[in-house]
Amino acid sequence: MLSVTFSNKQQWEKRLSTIREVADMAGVSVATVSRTLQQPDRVSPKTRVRVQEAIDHLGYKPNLMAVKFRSGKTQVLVALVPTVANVFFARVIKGMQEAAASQGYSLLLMNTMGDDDIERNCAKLVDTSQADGVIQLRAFNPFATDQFQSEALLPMVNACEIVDGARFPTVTLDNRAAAKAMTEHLISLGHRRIAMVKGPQSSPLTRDRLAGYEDALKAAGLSIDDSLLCAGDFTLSSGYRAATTLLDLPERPTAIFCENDEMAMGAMRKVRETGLCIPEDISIAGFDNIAFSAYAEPPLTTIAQPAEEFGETAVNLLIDVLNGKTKHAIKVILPFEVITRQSTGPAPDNANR
Amino acid sequence: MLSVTFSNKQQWEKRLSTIREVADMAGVSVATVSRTLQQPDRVSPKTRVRVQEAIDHLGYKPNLMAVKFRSGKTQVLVALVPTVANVFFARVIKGMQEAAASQGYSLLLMNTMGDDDIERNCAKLVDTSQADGVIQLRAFNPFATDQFQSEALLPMVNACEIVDGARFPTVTLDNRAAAKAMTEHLISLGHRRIAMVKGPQSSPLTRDRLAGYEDALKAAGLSIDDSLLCAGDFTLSSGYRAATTLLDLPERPTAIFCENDEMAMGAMRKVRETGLCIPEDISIAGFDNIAFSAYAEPPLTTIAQPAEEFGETAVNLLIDVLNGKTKHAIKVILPFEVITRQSTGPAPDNANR
DNA sequence: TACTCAAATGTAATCCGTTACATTTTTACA
DNA sequence: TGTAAAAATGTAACGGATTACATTTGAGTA
Repeated sequence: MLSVTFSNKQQWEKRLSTIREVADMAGVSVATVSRTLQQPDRVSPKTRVRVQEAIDHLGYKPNLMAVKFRSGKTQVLVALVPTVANVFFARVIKGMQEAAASQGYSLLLMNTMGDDDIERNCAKLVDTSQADGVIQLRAFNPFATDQFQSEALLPMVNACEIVDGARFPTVTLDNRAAAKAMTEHLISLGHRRIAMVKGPQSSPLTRDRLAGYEDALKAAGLSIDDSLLCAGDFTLSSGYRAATTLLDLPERPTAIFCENDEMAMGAMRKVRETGLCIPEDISIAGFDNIAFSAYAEPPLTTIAQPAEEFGETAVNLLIDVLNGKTKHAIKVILPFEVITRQSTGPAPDNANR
Repeated sequence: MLSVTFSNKQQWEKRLSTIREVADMAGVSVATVSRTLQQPDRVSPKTRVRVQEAIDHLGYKPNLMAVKFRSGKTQVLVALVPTVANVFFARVIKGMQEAAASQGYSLLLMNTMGDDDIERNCAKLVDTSQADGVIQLRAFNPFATDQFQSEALLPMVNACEIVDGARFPTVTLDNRAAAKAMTEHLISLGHRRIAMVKGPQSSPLTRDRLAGYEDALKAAGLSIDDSLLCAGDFTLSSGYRAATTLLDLPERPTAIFCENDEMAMGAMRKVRETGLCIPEDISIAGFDNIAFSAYAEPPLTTIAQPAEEFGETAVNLLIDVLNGKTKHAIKVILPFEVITRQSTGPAPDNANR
């Protein structure tokens, strides 16, 4: 690590002028200055000009910290994101950020790594008047107490992975139906041995997607083989590992449905390394439709989720809650779409018994 | 968009108790309460207990907005990120977030889309006492005025893509040397027609990487062929488009060096669609070493950048500046590494003239 | 010119902790 | 027991903007 230094005299001594200095310079009271800024029509034109000149001259900028302190509104929303460095969440963040900005709110982004304590701590920002509300992207209520498990004690909305029976607004999609649709797609291609690479044990997402997978198998009269269920954690490497296990099975699956695209791409890597072809020998499907999926080899069949819309909707709901517009625990369900690409194809002949 | 509602009585009437209420209940002065919280040893044990009981009973939480307002320190850092939904930046954000949190700062994340005006507006957060400093991930000084172009008028550091001749701390890597190293790698494999897919025209990153590419070609006595230089914008699709152009050339390149991994993956997709093999027919190299690169088909040769460290270093530098520790415009240069994988290989025989 | 009413402006309280300084209580030792 | 010093606690100013309420200015009218 090299380092070069320049000489520099950074003496920004934070000499911000106050409303009082403006008032003095303009020869008016602070109230008049404030009014000039807030309700110009309540100030006579001559005075207005004089005040404006003083403001320009001093380069006065109102101390918004003081404003927020006095008003009790921070115009800040906290986003609890399990992993910022995750492609899907990055899109959700984008949606949140834009929606917040367009309504004059700032987004305080927290990379919580899915840790309960960290999230509880972040939620305290609201307790301590540093933020107006919380957006939680994980199925955990950071405000939960012994008495109130599914109820938010402070303004909060929950998006993407939601808490069961939540008593606060939520935004999600029907993961069960989506997983069922994808599994049906695979079944329709003749697959009978369909593996699933799951997400973290504790995640409701995993439970719902698994349920959808089972729904489809049952509906098709297929049995559920536990050896085809593999644990993962939504990372590329866990997909790779899961595929390693699955390909080693005495009777290997002809299709692998991964609960997200990263794991699917990890699995694809392993499959190709083994010398098998996708989809001729084995089909692979993912979930999320991240940008890379369309460029994978072969392009990945997956479920598209409106990620940005998740963020946008969550922010709008939260602001509604803050403004007292949303009084109920609304549950918004966004649509999904099965995106069929080349990573899924007809089951190999010898697999049709 | 379905929506279901639950009945709910969310009446969090924001009735936060104040230090004065605690003082009254404990029968002490506000100063004593404050001391109980700040310097417990300056309060007698009995009083301390009494105050603590009052605090617990009332559920008192200090209004940190008031604290920040009075102290003039917000403990908030603003991060100006061109695209949050970018794999590389997501890693940088992770680094910033963790470093900030560990020092008691919050990160206000701004998705600026590389827009000068948006960035200038965000920088105003510091002007208006809503944040203590700014971290800029793009080569643009949001505080620039006619007189001060390369000098920050308020606390700021610049990371990743840095402003030329900046008079504020910067964190970067030697993009020119890195691009030269990668180009040399390709030359050493026998490649003579090496294309480059550039980033946005205006980006210093592009200029430096291009310079490194030219350095290597010149050093090897190779001429620079403008038809092998292709514009891109760091997205998957622009890589795809660039490859389309390059493969259509009468004498097509035997290697394509992309200025980031996303474009490289876009290019790879196009190459494979054309029926060519990587690296037998054409080698592909990227820049950034995002997680997906190792799982690409074939795994991508690229330049590893310590993304998280960029964020971490930037935050630490900024906090130093805020504490008056760093008085100079330090320039930190982080190391890079050429990661050789299977997307680059010997140039095809018929290409060696 | 006197008087009314509206418009313009000013005064001062308020938001909630922190902390310098003042005052009271306790401790310790002669 | 007296007194100095230390410990504990209290008082009140402060930070910057907003705003209810009070006061002044000015216009309009009889």
